[in-house]
Amino acid sequence: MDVQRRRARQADVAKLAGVSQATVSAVVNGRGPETGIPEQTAQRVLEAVRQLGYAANPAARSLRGKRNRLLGVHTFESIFPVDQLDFYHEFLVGIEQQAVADGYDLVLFASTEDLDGRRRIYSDGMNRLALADGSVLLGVEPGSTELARLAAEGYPFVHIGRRTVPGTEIAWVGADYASAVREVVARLAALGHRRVAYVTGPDRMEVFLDKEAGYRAGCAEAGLPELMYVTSQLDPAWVDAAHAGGVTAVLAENEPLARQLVAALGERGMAAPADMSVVVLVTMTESGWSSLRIPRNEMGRSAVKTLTRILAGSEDPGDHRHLLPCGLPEDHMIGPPRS
Amino acid sequence: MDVQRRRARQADVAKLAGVSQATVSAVVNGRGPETGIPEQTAQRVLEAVRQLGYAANPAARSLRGKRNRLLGVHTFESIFPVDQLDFYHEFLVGIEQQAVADGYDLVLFASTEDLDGRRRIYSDGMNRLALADGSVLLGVEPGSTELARLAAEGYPFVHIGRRTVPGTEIAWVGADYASAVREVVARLAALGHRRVAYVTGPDRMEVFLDKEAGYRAGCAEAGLPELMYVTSQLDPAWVDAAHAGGVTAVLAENEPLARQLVAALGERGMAAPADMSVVVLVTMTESGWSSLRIPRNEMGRSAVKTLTRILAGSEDPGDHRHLLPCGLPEDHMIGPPRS
DNA sequence: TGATACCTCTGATTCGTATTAGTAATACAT
DNA sequence: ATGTATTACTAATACGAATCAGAGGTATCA
Repeated sequence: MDVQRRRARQADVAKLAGVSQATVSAVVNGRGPETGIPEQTAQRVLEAVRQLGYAANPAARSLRGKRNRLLGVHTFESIFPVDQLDFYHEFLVGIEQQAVADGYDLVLFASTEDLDGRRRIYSDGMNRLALADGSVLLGVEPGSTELARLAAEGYPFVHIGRRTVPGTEIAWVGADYASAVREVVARLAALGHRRVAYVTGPDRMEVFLDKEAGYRAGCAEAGLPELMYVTSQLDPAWVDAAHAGGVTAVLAENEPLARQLVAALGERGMAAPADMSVVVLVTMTESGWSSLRIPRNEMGRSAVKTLTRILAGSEDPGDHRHLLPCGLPEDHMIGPPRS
Repeated sequence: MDVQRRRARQADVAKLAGVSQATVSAVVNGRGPETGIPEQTAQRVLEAVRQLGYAANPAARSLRGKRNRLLGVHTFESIFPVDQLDFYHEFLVGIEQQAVADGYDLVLFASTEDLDGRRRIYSDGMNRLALADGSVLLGVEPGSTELARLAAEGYPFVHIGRRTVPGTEIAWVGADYASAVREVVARLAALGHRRVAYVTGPDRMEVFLDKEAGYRAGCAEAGLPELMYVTSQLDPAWVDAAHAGGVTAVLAENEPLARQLVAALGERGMAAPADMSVVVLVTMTESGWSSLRIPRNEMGRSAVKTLTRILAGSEDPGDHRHLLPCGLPEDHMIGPPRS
């Protein structure tokens, strides 16, 4: 037996079986007796395959078939950041599950990270994503020029998180923040809260707008005033004003703001939820907060499903947008207003 | 602007830049001014690349025998299994970090899963791994035929976990279980334990052998008797015998065995660590056990580093084997023997 | 002026597979 | 005998990128 033999090709199998390479191709691709290859020949070929340990070269196969069966996963931050471990992980779980189901492999784009830890789609003008048949885009990307360009090139991708880019029809899978936040406000109102404040950062991306819209809708439905506080750093003095103004519940857009809020409450001898109900809309990790449950796994799966639909030729943009329902917060830090 | 244009090839770039495909190939492969292509032409080509969003087709490159800067990650189980979430995740974090550092993208092989949830390297006669320049193999694979075949074909890979396959020199990165377990035994002995039992499953893979060897070495050094109990299901009655025989500490190879042990202790009105110190060697998740800390992140990094070294042409097998130190268990369930 | 070297680029070929068009051989009908 | 179908294959080609052996052109020198 040769110790150092290179991988067997169909041509080698063909020679051993005394047929042509085309016949080998036909046999190994399962086009058996029903498509003109008699049982006997097929067996002879398969025996040769076994003897030589033949395994198809996926590169050649892909090349021939135009598609790689590779789906890209591009994150605008590090895929497995330590501080956001659970956050991205669940998306990936969903993405992987669906990829398995659909028979795709995944490419995690890691090579595109520049020195400040950001990841760009177009690094030195090259679109590395093009390596995959299509990609799922994940994470917070403030600008939209890269997305616009990607869309303009006709590259198939699905963005996780609702996203609108003027002039292009972007495929996305989003969480239905608006409904969820509206529902949270309704719940608080039902508990008796009459003044529910909303603290959010200055960012104007779709995710933030959606939550804000939900808050406004909830307030309108329950007849509550809109009490928005837009800041990237919660001023402890705001708590005094809010408290004095009769605010008994606060929705904090993110965890840092919520932490600052709870700290400020603590400094003033108050606690959540006794003195103030606190709901965080988005947390990076499982935690003791009352927060929305973002359907990350489902979003990951749905993104891949949408992508495969696009790759299969689906042209209907309406079919490329999906809002998935959020789970509502548990009651750790929600209670009735102090009477 | 074309809405539906296919992926750009070098031929398209060539036409746009007014050069030949061969020239495009030369430029995009970095053979710049020093190898006969003047700055001006290179710029023209790169501009066309940029305009068309060109990225090399990895299948074509592979076929031609070139590198794709893709590293594969093959797991023998689902990469993100729900019940072992943290276990694999840390490896991946390390793998990704090193991939970023070295400028590689990662391919998670998900397409190779068969119906019973196992993943095979050679699925339906095709070695999909060949798409990547090399791969990191992860997870428990009982047989070694696939590994042997992969090695025989000269495919570059690094196995996470020490692995020996007769007749081939496999590259691996392992945890130094032997030293760690020896050290644990030494510690227990220092606390006054004179009879330390070892409960392990019937499996004979390297990881298990290493721990066993460490146990034996630790016992020998401390002058303790070897008290091995090999079972896949701990018989509660064993606890009576052990207790009667003066056993005051037990090393359990895995978490199920440890759980069974603690349950049996509980049924008998005993508790850990008061009545019996319990050390679990390997846990799937962070937990309240006293268990070894497997340097998963470091192992992931090291595996990628080793792989890149192999890809760079390193031939020295000694350079392809690395044992990384384990962290020793914390003292949750370890105490001095009941006097 | 012719020879030589060098620079810049191109045509043709290759990798392994899937597929298409087609060939040779036999069977059957007219 | 001639034409048509069927069976059982094969030769040739395309996929996209890399590479090799030059082809033209210009510069330099004798």
